[in-house]
Amino acid sequence: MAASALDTLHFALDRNSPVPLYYQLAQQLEAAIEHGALAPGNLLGNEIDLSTRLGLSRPTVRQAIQSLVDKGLLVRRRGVGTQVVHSQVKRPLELSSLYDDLEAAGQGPTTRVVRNETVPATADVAAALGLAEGAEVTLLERLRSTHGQPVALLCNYLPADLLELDTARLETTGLYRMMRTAGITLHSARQTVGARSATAEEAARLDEKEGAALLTMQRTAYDDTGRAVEYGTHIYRASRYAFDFQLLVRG
Amino acid sequence: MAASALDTLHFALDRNSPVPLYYQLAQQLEAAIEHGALAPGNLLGNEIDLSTRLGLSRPTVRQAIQSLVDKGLLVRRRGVGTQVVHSQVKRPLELSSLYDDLEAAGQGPTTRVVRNETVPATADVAAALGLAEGAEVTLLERLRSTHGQPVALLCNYLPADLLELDTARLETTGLYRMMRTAGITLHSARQTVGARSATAEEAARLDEKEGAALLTMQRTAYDDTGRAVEYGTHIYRASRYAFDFQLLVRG
DNA sequence: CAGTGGTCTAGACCACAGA
DNA sequence: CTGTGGTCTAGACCACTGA
Repeated sequence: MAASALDTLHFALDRNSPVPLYYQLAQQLEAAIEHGALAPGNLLGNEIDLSTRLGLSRPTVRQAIQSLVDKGLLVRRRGVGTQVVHSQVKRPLELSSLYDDLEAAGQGPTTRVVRNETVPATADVAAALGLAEGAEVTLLERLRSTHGQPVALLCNYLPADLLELDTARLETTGLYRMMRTAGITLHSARQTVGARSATAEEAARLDEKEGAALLTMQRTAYDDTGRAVEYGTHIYRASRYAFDFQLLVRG
Repeated sequence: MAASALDTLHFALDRNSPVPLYYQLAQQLEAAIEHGALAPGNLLGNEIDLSTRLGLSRPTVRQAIQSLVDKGLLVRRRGVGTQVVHSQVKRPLELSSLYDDLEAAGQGPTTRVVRNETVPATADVAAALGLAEGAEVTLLERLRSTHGQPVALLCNYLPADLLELDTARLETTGLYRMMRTAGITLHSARQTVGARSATAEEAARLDEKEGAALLTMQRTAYDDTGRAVEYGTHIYRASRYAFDFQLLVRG
């Protein structure tokens, strides 16, 4: 048996907790990696030993390890072992570009709701949301700023019966957070990211010069039943914003 | 027992195949969803019945189903069952923006290698690749076009000892495909996507006007050991290109 | 060759959803 | 209440890696 950096580590598993055992183990392994108890390149030691030492079955231990492999923290090699990824990437970004919350991380953003009303769906909006043309949709237009400077103009459409959108709450929290609170589970989103030059009107609203480069994003988001729950057209000042994200290659 | 759309379907499992059983099942389920034998909203029937009917154990069937849940094709609900996602999104895009191959899908792209040489790493390149400043890196500069029109200017840096980059082959295939052929397994990448206005020189090389909006992308890619294997700075003509991708929300 | 992860089995009990 | 997926066990054999 090879030596393992795990030998000296202690894991506290609570069988009475409602939290699944594999999840408890995964969290504690992740924490150990995070604060350096498990350094990049360290071998974890084989799964059989680990399971007997923890008093768990091998499939349970495997499930914990697999979840960290999926997150990109560990690598398994048949005939070799499982090691901590040797990486500069400290903590993988979540799919943050999906969330309005992204800017909340650090900047203290403010949101001004410009429009919040019910309108009939135009053809493109109806197509994106899978509704009939003319069906009622909520039109939401917001201007988001940080440090008193506008950053983005967000235009969103939602099925009118989906959710009640309180303007005051929208100015203090993100749209996605409100949807989650209302019991809507986001599942996937399709995005197109491009760029173009600002029109005179856009430039005025974003405090840019006409012709300045803008980053554009169109997105349709789906809940876990596959129903389209949101369609948005966003424009960002390229001078103040960029999308930053991490991709994991599918096994 | 509830009726299931699966009852009439036939699955051919070959136990002598080197392909894992769960994978064979997953592929055939995916095919059935794809060509409509399993329509959105259809219930799959419970896992126990399915496993006895197929002559597999329940964990094996679960593994097959789970892989499709991870892909976003199926949804599981405790107490309800597993159903095909009710979605407009036909086939989720792969993380295509990671691959040079993306443009190969449809457009018949051409690549001209502008530079392909070994240079000492500047500070920013060294930092991105985790090398010492001044270490040897391969500098690769390519101009990619479709239909005779330039689309993107791709500038990449790789550790010099990683791979031999044959200029002729680079003009007929993607960089990532060459890396994969050389036994390098891509694992993750960190990207930043932004926009800015074209400088006079960039405009000339991309056949745009000075000040035109450009889409920019910086990327560092890592292999499965976490070693940085590529750093790139790409610029795209926004009038001819946009990133299109699908996000799955982490469970 | 020995050691590793990859796959698979045949059960078990639980938590939650819906009638 | 019944039926579902969620979790867990204690084994087994195989394929691949590296010495």
